Amino acid sequence: MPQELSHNIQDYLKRIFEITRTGAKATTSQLAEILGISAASVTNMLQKLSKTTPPYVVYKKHQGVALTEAGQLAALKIIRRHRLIEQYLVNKLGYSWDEVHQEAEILEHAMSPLLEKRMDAALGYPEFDPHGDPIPDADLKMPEIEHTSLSSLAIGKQGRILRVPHEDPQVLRYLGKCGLRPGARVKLISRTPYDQTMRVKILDIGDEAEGD
Amino acid sequence: MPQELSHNIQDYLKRIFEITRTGAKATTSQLAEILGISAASVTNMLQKLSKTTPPYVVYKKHQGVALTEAGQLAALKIIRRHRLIEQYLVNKLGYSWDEVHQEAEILEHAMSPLLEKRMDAALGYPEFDPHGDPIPDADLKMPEIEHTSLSSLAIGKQGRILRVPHEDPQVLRYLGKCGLRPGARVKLISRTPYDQTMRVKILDIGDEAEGD
DNA sequence: ATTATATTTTAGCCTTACCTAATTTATTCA
DNA sequence: TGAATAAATTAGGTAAGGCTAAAATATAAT
Repeated sequence: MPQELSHNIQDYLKRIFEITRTGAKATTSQLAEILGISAASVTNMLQKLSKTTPPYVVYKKHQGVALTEAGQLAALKIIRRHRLIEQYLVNKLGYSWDEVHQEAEILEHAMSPLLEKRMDAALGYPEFDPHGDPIPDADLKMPEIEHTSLSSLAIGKQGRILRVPHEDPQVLRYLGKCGLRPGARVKLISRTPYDQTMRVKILDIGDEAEGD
Repeated sequence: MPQELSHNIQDYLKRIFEITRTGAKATTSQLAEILGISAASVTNMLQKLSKTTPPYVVYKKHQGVALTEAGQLAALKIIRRHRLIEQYLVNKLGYSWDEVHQEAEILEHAMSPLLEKRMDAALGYPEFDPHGDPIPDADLKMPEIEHTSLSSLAIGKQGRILRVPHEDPQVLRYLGKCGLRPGARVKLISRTPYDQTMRVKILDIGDEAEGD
């Protein structure tokens, strides 16, 4: 089925891609949770996606799901569009970084190849979106960049924020207000062992923080 | 049903609006033709749209269909988005006027109120789209402008092109190449009586012609 | 090892919006 | 006016992609 994938299927593939980024398989209930639908519906779709030619996922009952090569390409295509749109909205239409996810979630499915090209060019072929997430290039290659997670940084050490991979507007508004955006230099002050709460000092706010 | 209207319904309403602009009712077969679906499907939808609360259309068997107040507002809302998008694509992303209709046809359904506001502002609150079609303002009022149709112009008289209400890319490319765009001054040379063919002289090409 | 709990899957059903085929209603023409 | 044609409607069906409830399978806890 090398036809055009439905919006729904694109969303499934994108979410599976995100969940499996760490290597683990995606479970039915994770997908149901994220997509906001019932587990039964997810099972149905996974069965369907594993029986197409070529299949988009590898799926065995009760064992979670992973993307095939074809599934990954389809996911990267939609992720590229999503992130380009986010970058465009912030750079060209004055959106703040907490407003763009929901918007992109819808626009990504309405984006033609031509529009993708034009936006990409208008932005100067960006490598990262407003949250620091890498934007796959036109050939769907992800820009690589060395990094550590804040949670694995040693106490007292410094670092520069590269990526703030959140979708929730509330969280993003809060972090943005604190100055915790890509580009900021921070120093890890302390970490509590029983939960993951960290205390961080903003040393340098990076480029600039625009309104909310 | 003051819920969000489906994409499909928005398309129906938009098309009915366009067809009934002259005052005549829209027929089942006109809609089927324009929407590219069967007449039976149109009948189904018209029945449905006439039975909502509030109804969106006035429909009586075998007598065509017209929009109610609610239907007109819904149609204007989507037409505003369509035309804003067309204007945006031409002005901000380097599209030519023959490329924008199809693109807008899809994007209009993915446009949030916020995006609408931002694009409108970015364009400086335009009153007309690249084809000279009026863009309803934020309160859905259509800009009015005095005009005559070329077909009712007397032979030898001059006029300035205000509007070229075509969708077909081929037609638009041809007309654009001839210089027949909004802003151009023309003189009507001759008209054949048996068909509507006219011969026109371009006196002044107006602002400027970009793209191909 | 058994029971309890949580997760998945199956089965059967709903809605939207389309289809074709058959029927009904209008319109036109001799 | 009655037959021929055109247009519209009804009837019945399909495909997506959801749903709930019930059944099956895994996982965890005593």
